Amino acid sequence: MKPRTPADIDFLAPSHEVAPRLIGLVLLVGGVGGRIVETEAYDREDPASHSFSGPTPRNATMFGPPGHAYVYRSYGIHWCLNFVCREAGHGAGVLIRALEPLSGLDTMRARRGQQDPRLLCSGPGRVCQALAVTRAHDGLPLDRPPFALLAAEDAPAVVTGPRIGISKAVDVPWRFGLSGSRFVSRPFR
DNA sequence: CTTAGGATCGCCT
DNA sequence: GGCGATCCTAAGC
Repeated sequence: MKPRTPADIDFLAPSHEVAPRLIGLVLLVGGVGGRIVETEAYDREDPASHSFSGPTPRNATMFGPPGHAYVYRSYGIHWCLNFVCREAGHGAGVLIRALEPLSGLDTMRARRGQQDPRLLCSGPGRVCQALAVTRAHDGLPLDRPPFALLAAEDAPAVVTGPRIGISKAVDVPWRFGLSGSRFVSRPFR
């Protein structure tokens, strides 16, 4: 049972290696957040990735330095949070899809207008609403406030499956989850 | 439990 | 002009 710490996360690694390593870590934004229980990897050579067709104004942060937040607007309504991976210029990232709420429950309930803890952070749009992540966080480093990554207590069991909500590369198994967690956005098969 | 539709923004073809 | 790395609500089985 070796503790997993933020220092164990090498953001220069490929996103499909970083994504499972993030499972179990605690993510806080302004002191509000919880345990990461679901992630998805996206990479430059990946038709489902925003970076597939090269840099644009929207995805510029994805081509910036690793270990920073890439935040984009989804469907004109929601915000989605990614961690940038690989070397600057590569264009890879990990989407944070769900948390197990641990800190700032009342704040998250108020922001979400939702009491059920299982519906506070179970989905990328919900995570950003509960943690108040917006375009203002795009490009910020993850090792300084308002962001914080805390160590996991043990080595979590990670399950994998196909990614959600995409129309290309639908069979690539780059979705990762904490085994048995009730806080994932959708069950793993 | 499954499906369908609407909301609404920024970028791309 | 089209289309999402989504979410919520409502209706149908």
